[in-house]
Amino acid sequence: VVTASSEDRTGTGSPRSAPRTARARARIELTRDITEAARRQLAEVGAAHLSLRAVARELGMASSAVYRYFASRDELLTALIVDAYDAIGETAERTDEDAVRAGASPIDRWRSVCRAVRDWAIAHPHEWALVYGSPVTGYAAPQDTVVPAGRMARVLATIATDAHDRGTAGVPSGTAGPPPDDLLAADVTALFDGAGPGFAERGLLTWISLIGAINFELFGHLHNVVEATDSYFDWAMDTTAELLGMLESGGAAG
Amino acid sequence: VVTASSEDRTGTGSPRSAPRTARARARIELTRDITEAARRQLAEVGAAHLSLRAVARELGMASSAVYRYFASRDELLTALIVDAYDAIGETAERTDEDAVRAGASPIDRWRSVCRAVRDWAIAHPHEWALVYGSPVTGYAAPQDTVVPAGRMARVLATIATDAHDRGTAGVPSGTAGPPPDDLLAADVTALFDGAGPGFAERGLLTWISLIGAINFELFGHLHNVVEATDSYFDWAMDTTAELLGMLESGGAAG
DNA sequence: TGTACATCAGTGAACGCGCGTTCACTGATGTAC
DNA sequence: TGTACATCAGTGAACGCGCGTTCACTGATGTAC
Repeated sequence: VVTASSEDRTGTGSPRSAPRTARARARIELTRDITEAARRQLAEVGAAHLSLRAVARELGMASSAVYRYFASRDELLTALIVDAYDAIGETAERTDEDAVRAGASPIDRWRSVCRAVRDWAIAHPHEWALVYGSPVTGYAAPQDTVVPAGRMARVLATIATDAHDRGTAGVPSGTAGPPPDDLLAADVTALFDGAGPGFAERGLLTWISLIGAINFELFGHLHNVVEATDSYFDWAMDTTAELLGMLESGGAAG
Repeated sequence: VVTASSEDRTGTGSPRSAPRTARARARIELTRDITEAARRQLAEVGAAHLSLRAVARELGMASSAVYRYFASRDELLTALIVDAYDAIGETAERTDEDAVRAGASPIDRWRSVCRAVRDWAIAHPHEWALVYGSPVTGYAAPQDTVVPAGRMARVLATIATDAHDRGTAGVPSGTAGPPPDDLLAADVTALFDGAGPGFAERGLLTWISLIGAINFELFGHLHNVVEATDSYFDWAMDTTAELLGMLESGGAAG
């Protein structure tokens, strides 16, 4: 509990290097304690019923004390959103790094990352829903969430462009026409730069399909529809990879 | 307001033919008034903040009076969910019927239905989120929602099988392997019956992608990512149709 | 190293609000004879 | 057609609960000299 310094939330704009004073150290710890308690509560009751008072209660402090650390309930929610995006992004990044280190092909990296992200979602359904489910009414996500939200997308883009560079991905021939120009923001196109027209749009679509497939399952729409959800997800993500032409050499036969 | 008899919610198990007495007629009308007021409120504040008291207030009645019509808040929510599924299903059905009547090809029917459903979602974001967004915590959807939930899926399945019957759809060759057997529930396979192995699984995946694309946009994840959301959606659904081999003869060039 | 002052963390009470649900009751509508 | 009784709709008060946020205050920690 003492040396956990992997996170740098301080609750203030303090320099990230040295918690000089005892006060500063206590502040860092308590900020972490609060977000952790909030995360636990989120996991139980969902974002809509997340309550500052209940968080304070769990920590044995007055509800007003929480305001020394978060200016409002919304700010606490924002912290949880950022944390969730980061956790998902880190899962994706680590999974892909491991796969690369093991010499996996791009399609296998794609498979691994999809599974890892889905596993995370199943393990943390309310946190997942907080970021990829219906927006919390009356809450507007601030700018802080933009970068963490992009981490997972960046991993997928890297896999797609790596595959393209090796000649194992591209816009399949004989398919739907290319998209009109300038559909995407420049940042997004840049992620897939050099991979030719239509590739970025397809890459984005695979991302959307991944999130969509997880949501569909998590939100209960596969009940009475799919019997073997694990296998169906794996197959669906393989099939989605067709969009990027990543399965020329044949997937596993069933 | 008097002759609107297209719906048959009575709030009781009364016979659907004749509202004999004045009481029975009043009950039908008030039940409808309540669900409409609830729907208006849902559109404003979202499902999480839907309040029986506020609904009663809007109708100028005591909050306890609502309990003569709905046994609990959950039951009111269920009615709204059923209504939303029905509205979406009806939109899909009507759009497809119109397209068929106009002699549209399956791929054009698919395009039309996708657009119509997306338009509905954009026009009714909170109702959409109520059925396809994160589940409301502490609420378990009862069996009543199963049939209405399937209406839209049935439309999509019909389009796919029609295309297959005409030879303009099928599992594309040279793609990912077929799925293992028995992934899907028998009911679902039956919807695509006769169209060969893998076809039902792919059909389901297009459905998931449609819902996922709409959710992704509606929940704000295309901000700073896609500039032209209308065009991107149209293109994405065209590209999704590749999964069913529905674009052999080339889509519109960009 | 020691003192004087400023800063900060945490408390507990309060404000003002809204919620779902129950219950005894009144008055109107429906039904059986 | 008229009366007696049963059913139902709607009221208003109440129960018990929880929430976010503010504020004046106490006591501890940090800082400047």
